[in-house]
This record gives sequence, C-alpha cells and structure tokens, in this order.
Amino acid sequence: MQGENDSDELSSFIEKCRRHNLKVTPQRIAVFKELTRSKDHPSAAAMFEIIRKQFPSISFDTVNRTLLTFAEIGVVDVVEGYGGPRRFDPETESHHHLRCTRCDRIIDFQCEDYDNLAIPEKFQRKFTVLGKRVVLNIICDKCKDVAR
Amino acid sequence: MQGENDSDELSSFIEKCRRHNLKVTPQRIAVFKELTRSKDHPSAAAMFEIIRKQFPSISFDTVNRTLLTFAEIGVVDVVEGYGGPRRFDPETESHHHLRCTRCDRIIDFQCEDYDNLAIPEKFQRKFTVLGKRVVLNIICDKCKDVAR
DNA sequence: CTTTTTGCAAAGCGTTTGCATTGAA
DNA sequence: TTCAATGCAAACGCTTTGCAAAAAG
Repeated sequence: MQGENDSDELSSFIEKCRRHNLKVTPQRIAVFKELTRSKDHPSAAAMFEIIRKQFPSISFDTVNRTLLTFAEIGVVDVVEGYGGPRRFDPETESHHHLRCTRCDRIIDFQCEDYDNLAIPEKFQRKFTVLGKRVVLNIICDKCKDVAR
Repeated sequence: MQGENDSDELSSFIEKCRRHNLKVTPQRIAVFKELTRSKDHPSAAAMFEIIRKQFPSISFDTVNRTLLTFAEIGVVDVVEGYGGPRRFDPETESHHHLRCTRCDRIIDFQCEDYDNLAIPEKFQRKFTVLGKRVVLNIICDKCKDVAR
C-alpha cells in the first residue's frame, strides 16, 4: 500500500515533468524520491549529501539545479530563511512553521484556525494573493536547556 | 515635534547601547538614524550605499557589523528571505508582511485579527514562543502587469 | 538526430574573520 | 590609558554561469 502511494507519486511527478517539457533523468528521480522521504527542510548541500550515498556519481550542481527547477514547477517550495543557505520544503500543501531562532530548525504544523484566516479585502483587490503562512518564532525544546 | 521624537528615539538608542556596553560611535549613530528613516527592508549593501552619501568614510564592513550587532540587541530584526542577501527590518514592533514572490519587495502591514491569533497551547507548553508573523505571498501591483 | 541535462571548473556574490589602527570612555 | 570599534584585506561559503560531453526523447 505504501508501495502503491510511492509509485502513484512517482507517476504524477513524471507526468508533471512531461507537462513542463522536462526530461525524466535518473538524477531528477533520485532528487524527487529523496524529497518525498524528507520530513525536514534541507539545503541543497544537505540533499546532496544524502542522495550521493545512493547515487555516488551525482554532482552537487545537479542537485542544486534540480531543486531550483522543481521549485519553479511546484514540486518543492523555497522556505523563509534568515541568512543561511537556501532551504527547500518538500511539503507544498498549505501549512505553517515553527522556527527556532537559535538553531534554525523549522517544524511544520497544521492549524485550521490559521488556514481559515481571512485575507484583508484591500489586499485581494490590489494584489494577487498566492498564499499565506504563519511563522511562530520559538526557542525549541533542544535549545531551551542549553546554557549560553 | 518631529524633532522631539527624533531626539527621543536617539536618546533611548544611546541608552540601549549603554545598557549593552556598546560604545556610541558616529558610525552607529549614522546607521541608527538611517534605520529610523527607512520604511523599507534593506540589505546591508543597500544601507551602506545610502549611508555613505552622508558619511563617505564609513566602510561596508562597519555597516554590516553594526546591523548584526543591532539585531542582537533588538534595534533591528532580520526578516525572512528566500535566497538573496540578508535583509533587515527597522520596525521591531509586531506586524505582518506582504511579500512579492517576483520582485522580493516586502510591505509591512498591521492587522489586529492577525495580532490576536491564538498560539496553540501545546506549543506554549513545549517551546518558548517569542512571537508570530503572518506572511502573505503575493504578486505585487508593479509586477502584476509586467509580461513574462 | 536534436535538444536538454549533466558534471566540472571558474566566477560571482554576500558574509565572515584577522589584524593593525583609531577613537570612545 | 584602556579596550572596543573601525577599516581593510583576505578567506570563506553558497550560488550561478559557461561549456564540452553525455543522455533522453
């Protein structure tokens, strides 16, 4: 059953590539599969380190470019950062973020109240509103106890 | 009256420096004054370009380091970014952001409904919650009409 | 066969660091 | 007089670019 889901996801990914005239290469499949596996918000470098274990000949460059390409077609999102390397979010459905200001960990969460937040009408008139996100800045459980 | 506010702000800035054992240098004052003037979300480079007009001998380095120091003591915030240079927010009171996904412009706005959003109790228990922000992703008025 | 993608290397930004000099307190 | 801050230059990290070789369609 999990196998079914995986291959469904893979098929619709391949379909998406076709729609965008992107060739389906082993490298792109490897990056995609790692994205579906990830529950994190990895940088390109982090993705590269994981993927190269299974695919030693892949280059950092390809991983990075693939992630940027995927961001353009909506396979990943780029998440908000505060100075470090660009980070990607495999979860493209609407959700919200806890962000530890000490260690930069980002934790996804769902919240209906936040999803249902009204967007002020004046903004809808003036702009094209693509989406919204609530970010809660926190000091996470791991960092809270560490002396400074 | 505006002058009164300015010198009030300056005095409390100087006071803040003293509390944090920071020396009050002409460079720091120049950066601070430019911050109070700014309604934008400038990068260190942008701040440098503006400040050097009034203070030609200041170095990029000092501007950058000063902004980082100010971020530590709460004179500025670092705002969420999506890959470009780190950007600073002179407005440190609670507010929310419109963010154009095309040109990266950030527009501040106030919204009581958003300010009043409850923070899920489970997060308050597990973490130290420092603050929250709603980010609305938009295509801004200037970018909307530009052909792509 | 054509066109995109890959891997590599170099270049390009932006940020950070080390250090001698300067200046605030 | 002391110690932090500044300016400069070099180092560093991350991202982007150009290009020849390889692979997808």
